[in-house]
Amino acid sequence: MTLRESIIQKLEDNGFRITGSRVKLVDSLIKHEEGFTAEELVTEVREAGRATVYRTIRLLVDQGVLCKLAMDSGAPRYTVSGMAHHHHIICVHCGSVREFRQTVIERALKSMEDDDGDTVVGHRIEVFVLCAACRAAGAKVDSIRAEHQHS
Amino acid sequence: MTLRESIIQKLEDNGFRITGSRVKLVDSLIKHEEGFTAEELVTEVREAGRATVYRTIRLLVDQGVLCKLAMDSGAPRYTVSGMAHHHHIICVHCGSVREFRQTVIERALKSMEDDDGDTVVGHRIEVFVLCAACRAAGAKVDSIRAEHQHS
DNA sequence: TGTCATTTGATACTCAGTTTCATCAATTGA
DNA sequence: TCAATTGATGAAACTGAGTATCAAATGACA
Repeated sequence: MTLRESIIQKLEDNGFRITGSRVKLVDSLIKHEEGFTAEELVTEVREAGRATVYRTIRLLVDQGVLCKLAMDSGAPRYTVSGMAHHHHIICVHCGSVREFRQTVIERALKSMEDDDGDTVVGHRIEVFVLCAACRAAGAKVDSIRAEHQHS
Repeated sequence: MTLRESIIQKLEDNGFRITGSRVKLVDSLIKHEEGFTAEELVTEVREAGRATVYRTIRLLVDQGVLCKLAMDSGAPRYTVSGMAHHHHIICVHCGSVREFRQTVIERALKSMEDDDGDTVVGHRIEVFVLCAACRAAGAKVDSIRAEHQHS
């Protein structure tokens, strides 16, 4: 079963209708290997209206198909979530997003549980990089490091 | 030197004027132990206009005094950053924010560097909790866990 | 105290996303 | 097979958060 099929299957299984707009949107977003913004989809999928694009994205996030990623500034990016639990590597220059998983970190975070009366319900890890492609294209790390306190 | 004094000092040292609005805003935001939103400050500090509040927050983020925290939904929260490098524990119920630091995790993330041609410039870790206060007030974990894929 | 660059704030604007509601389409059931 | 029902759509108006503009005010320093 392809990714496309499995997404459509999931919607069908959960009682949502498979409409033309939804199929067009799924077709478009699975092409975005490195994530996309809502407005990118609005522009790309002219067959679907603004409201439908936003509604469909929300639906897919709710269904666990998409992963919403709030950026420090600008609109959030969405990625098709391959792994059930994962984190993100984000290029600070082009905004592209990749998934990763690091069991050492998972274990360390687990060990924090109940340290001071709070109940841990989850966590999120984002690693900011200058991706190989951007570096090759001449982007320099220094100007970026300054505006990213995350270091 | 108090926190208030050190913030004002920093602005002065960097050539910014110490105006009535800025002092009022600093006075207000240092009271928010658990973070605040821009609109909260707009409401609280009637002596300063909307634009000034937003400008001052941006200035303080630039100066490293405040830490901007993009939320999954809704406006970002700001915290006075005590430690130079730290991460956040966020209550998914009330939105309050606390800082933490975990050297094990730092080390694990450092070891990821240069795994696949990307240059790591920073990272961010957020731990989502139901804080002790909210749990005591009767908030239940289960309803929250569902909507937070972060687990 | 005067000078003047910096800061302010009212207002208008932009941008991202949501609501509304009339219309349309997919499913149900007779 | 054909209504009836319910869910989905989209144009447009709206909301909320934040920014730009620009004349007026003000803090720093001579």
